[in-house]
Amino acid sequence: MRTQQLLLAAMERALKAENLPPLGWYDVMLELSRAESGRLRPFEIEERTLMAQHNLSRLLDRMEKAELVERAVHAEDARGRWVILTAKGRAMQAAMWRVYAAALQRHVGEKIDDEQASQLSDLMSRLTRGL
Amino acid sequence: MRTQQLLLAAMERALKAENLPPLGWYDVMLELSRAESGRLRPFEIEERTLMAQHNLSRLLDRMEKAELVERAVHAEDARGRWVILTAKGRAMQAAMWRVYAAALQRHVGEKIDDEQASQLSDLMSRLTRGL
DNA sequence: ATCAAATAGATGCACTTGCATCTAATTGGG
DNA sequence: CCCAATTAGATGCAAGTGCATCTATTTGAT
Repeated sequence: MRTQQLLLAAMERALKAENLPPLGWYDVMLELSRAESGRLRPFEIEERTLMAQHNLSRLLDRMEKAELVERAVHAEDARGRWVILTAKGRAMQAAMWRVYAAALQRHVGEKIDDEQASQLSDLMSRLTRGL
Repeated sequence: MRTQQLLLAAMERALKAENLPPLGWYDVMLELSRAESGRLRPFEIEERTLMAQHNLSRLLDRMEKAELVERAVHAEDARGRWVILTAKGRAMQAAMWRVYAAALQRHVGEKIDDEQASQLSDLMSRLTRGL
């Protein structure tokens, strides 16, 4: 818990120092850019990021205001919406990744080697089993 | 990050299901009970729990209102305060521990063995180095 | 075909957190 | 000894989160 808290804080600090938005924004943009069509429905982002529905809804409000994503109506399911990454969003994602990747390298990559990383990954998946 | 998020959420859920306060309250009470004199100054709790100063200040407000801690003036340093665990606080700490320990057992103890736990602990301290 | 139940997403309200700043007290350099 | 710098802690305000609820739409059992 402590290690995670410290590492996460270090990442957020790195981003903030460059006047970039918090990691949560990156997570959303990453998922959108990973999607074949470059767009996802809110509930799909929800599943992938573990964000709560109402929090995502509001994060999307902010991201939309910042013009990083757009919301569009969904033809097949009129309850739903598409969330679409804009060009500005892609640029922001890239800008964040530069900083984020460097911080990951410094705080993780340089501290454990590949074998330790896979040990860690194994332990984490054990702990996650059933959650 | 994900594993931590899921585990923490599981712990908080367990507490909430028993109408107990969040883990942060437990952390404060644990540190207080660990202190020889049964009391600490806010900044000491701050160091031990990694909580931000203003957040702790407000958490103490809430805990004081719930009569789990008391604040008293500090004789040697008039800027400071003592935070003292009340009897009610000790009882609450014990009540939370029952639930917390059970959740830890279920979500951690049953999922990894002692060797894996010490591997994990080793990895975490590597990652924390310098933070 | 119909209507209750389920699903997608938004929103009002209370609570928590972050940030900056404030007051009061202490410390340390000259 | 004095005053600037530092430290302890509190607090006003803005932003984010949790919770419950709401609307709109879709689904599925009859």
